[in-house]
Amino acid sequence: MEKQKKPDKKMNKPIATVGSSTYQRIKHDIIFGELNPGAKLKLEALKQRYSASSSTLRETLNRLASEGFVEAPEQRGFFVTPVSREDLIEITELRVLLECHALEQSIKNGDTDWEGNLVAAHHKLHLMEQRMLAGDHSEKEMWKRYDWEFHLAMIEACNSKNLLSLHSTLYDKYLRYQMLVLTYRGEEAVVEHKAMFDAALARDASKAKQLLEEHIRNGLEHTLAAM
Amino acid sequence: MEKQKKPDKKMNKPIATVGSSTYQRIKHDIIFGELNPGAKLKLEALKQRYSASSSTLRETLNRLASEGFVEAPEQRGFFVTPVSREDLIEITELRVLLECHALEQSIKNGDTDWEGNLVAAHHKLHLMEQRMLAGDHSEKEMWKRYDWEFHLAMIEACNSKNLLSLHSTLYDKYLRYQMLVLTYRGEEAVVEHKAMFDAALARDASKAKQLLEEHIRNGLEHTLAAM
DNA sequence: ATTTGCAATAATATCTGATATTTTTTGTTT
DNA sequence: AAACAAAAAATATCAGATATTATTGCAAAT
Repeated sequence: MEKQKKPDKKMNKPIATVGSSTYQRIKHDIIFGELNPGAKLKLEALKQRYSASSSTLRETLNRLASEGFVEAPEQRGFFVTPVSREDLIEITELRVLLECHALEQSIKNGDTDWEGNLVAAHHKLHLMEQRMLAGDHSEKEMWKRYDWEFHLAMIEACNSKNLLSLHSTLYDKYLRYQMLVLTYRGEEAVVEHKAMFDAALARDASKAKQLLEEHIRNGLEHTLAAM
Repeated sequence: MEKQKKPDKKMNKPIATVGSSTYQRIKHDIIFGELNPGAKLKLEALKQRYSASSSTLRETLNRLASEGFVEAPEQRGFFVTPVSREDLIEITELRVLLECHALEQSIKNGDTDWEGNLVAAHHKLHLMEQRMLAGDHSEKEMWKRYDWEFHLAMIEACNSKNLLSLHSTLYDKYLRYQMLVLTYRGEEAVVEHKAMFDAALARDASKAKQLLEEHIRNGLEHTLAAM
């Protein structure tokens, strides 16, 4: 018999520590361009802005550095990682490679739960897309979340924590470029999402992969054009 | 008396900060099993062992956590990331995916310098392999270095910093499992290395990829069997 | 005997402030 | 404009202090 988890009074505690909330806030600010690419991150300034001590901030910045959102040249402090066309292209290529592979596995392994989640995620994304098309650009953040949740739902059954984790950072890096250019790709993306969704549900892995690759590459072109 | 430094204008300074050297040492100790999988990493103990302050150590551990060598459950300190068969399999699959892709690109883009480096790297690896076959297992570290340098030399011309950096972490994770089982695969690996080397120099990308995939998968079988 | 409750202990997360070094800036001189 | 030294700013590192949380030990209750 498996050891039952103690159903004791201790509930899940979503209480964030200063460290983890600072981490999220800085990462968010980098991704959404509130901290500009290349900007110097001076400890004093950050202490003010995020009301955290330098110890905590240095821990956070080290973490972000190892994920690639921050650069930390020895002895010279911290900088927001700069952006470049080459970097965007590299990120995109990696995303194609990893996300397509994950999608294939996911379609192979996905069970009913996976399908259910995917349907829900697509539905929510679709609603949001209608609002964006209707001109309501007020909720970048929400749109971003739903797009992410949809892409995640597609690959979630790939059965590899390592893959999902790599993909997640990659997606965030891509997202920063997306947020940088601020433009919404519109109808095309809607159509592509729907097509991928259908292919995935139909368990047509090779078609789904192909659509996903095009979708990601189209996004790249769109972003490059706007840079 | 190495205290005094040449006040040369622009000299490379390979002088490690406490932070970076601690980082390297702990990472090394995890990879080479001197810190066991799952082990609790108590600050007090680490302070002793690495003679660094808790601030510095926490920075280091955060970095290692974000790379996946350390786990850091909120409010409960740090642990060496445990090992498992599933994890090893995931790591291997990812390595196949990334390294094969990188190899293909590298063969496509590699110039004369790349070839030169590759020849040199294979030569050094080969020498070391002869000594290993002859029974000299005293230099695990060196063998590891040469194997790494060979694999790196093959993919170095892939033209993607992001890819190389992901691959490097992945390789280190694989290496930990390798070091864990302590056995040397021997002649087979030597032959495989040579075959890959030849295919790469002959610019036969698809053959090289296939050989590399087999090479990595054979390594996995070997390690799994010994676990 | 196992579970429950709670005090005692250990360990963590966070902050402050100090110091030695290094980088960057500034101002002067050639 | 280049070179350079002095001054200022910022970093890396450390040693505590404190509040909070996790873990352990053990007695009481089931």
